[in-house]
Amino acid sequence: MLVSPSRDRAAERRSATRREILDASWEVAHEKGIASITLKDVADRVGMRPPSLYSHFASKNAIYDAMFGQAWQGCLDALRAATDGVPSDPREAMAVMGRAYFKYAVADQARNQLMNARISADFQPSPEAYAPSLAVWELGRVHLALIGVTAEADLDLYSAVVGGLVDAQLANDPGGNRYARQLDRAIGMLADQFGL
Amino acid sequence: MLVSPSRDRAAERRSATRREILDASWEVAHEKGIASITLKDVADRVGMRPPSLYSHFASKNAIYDAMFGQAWQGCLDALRAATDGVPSDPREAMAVMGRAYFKYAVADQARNQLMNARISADFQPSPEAYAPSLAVWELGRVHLALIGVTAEADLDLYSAVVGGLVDAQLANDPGGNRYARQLDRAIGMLADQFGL
DNA sequence: AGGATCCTCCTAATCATGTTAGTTAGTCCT
DNA sequence: AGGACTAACTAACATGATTAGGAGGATCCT
Repeated sequence: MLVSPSRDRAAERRSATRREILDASWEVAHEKGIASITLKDVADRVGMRPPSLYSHFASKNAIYDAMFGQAWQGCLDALRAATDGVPSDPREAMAVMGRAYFKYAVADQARNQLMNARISADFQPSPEAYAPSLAVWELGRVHLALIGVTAEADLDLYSAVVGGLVDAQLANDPGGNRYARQLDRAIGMLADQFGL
Repeated sequence: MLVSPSRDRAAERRSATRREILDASWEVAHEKGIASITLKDVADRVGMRPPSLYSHFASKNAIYDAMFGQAWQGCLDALRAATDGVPSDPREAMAVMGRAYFKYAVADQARNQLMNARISADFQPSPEAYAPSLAVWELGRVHLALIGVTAEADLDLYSAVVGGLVDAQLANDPGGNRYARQLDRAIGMLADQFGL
């Protein structure tokens, strides 16, 4: 059975409220930091009581997950754009990006796993493309070479990359341009420095 | 007026309890992660009630601060030892180290500032030692060169370095040997890779 | 010795925050 | 009209950090 027009409208209103909640959450995040968001903050901004948020998200962490989704997608695009045709050094990306991710991921193991799964879906290892001592990650046209091959190092890459993405988002730069600029500059410097 | 012997004994007992509390905190941190420590966990292990911890620390964050102090000192030493005479790439160190710091630093701005102040006391920038495009940090015999000169980048360096230090501590490796090994391996690879 | 003082721990209570239970008013479909 | 669904509400609860206030013992001073 197909979906009726009024059901469509209801779904629209529903997702509009979701969007409103997420917007409010980002506002709070910009003001107090992601880790300091409270449901009261968000609810006040949306004009609701805290428990009402549970009509749209299963938990506070579900809001975090949705925020992560937005940051991840927006910044994936920026990453692709910024590294188009330019060799990039992932370690620099890590340095730029390390901070904010953990403010989000700190809460529990399950959340980390969820994010890692999501990241794995976009980053595929292809070790044969480089020397054996390098783990290589591809993202569309982006090739990320990571020195070190242990699982720990892989996790670090994950963490750092995602961190930067969220960070750029937090910097009031929805398109991820701040990250793109940083990465761009870093790439240029690395190219000069190491003849990449 | 000088301190009496019995006052000495009292002070000893007091700082012994402090140590006990910190040891218990590290135990809990190893088991559940730093972010998941609760005062009840710690108090149970020490054989106290949670409020009693306030006789020795002003707040939960004060415990975190003390833990950070231990990790920082212990791992500074390891960093010095591991990089004795070997050129090191700070970006690799960042990659190795980025994770756990944020689990500690997540809580509030004030805590970050406190830590940054502490780190600044040990890391001194000396930009003239390298090309203008490099920010250079010295720590004893260790020279850390960081691509990128913005304040943001500096903060990233701070964050990453400290992260690794705490991380090594968390890995049940009080001497920081795990970090030392990682750094050592990373340095070797970098040397091979870039002829450093 | 004996009272004053201090220190450490206690119990009880408070506050903040996330979450669940149960209810109600409005909307949509037939 | 009437039943089903939805999104909001209030009330209550669980957990965890913190504060208030007091008891008991060690230490200090005369």
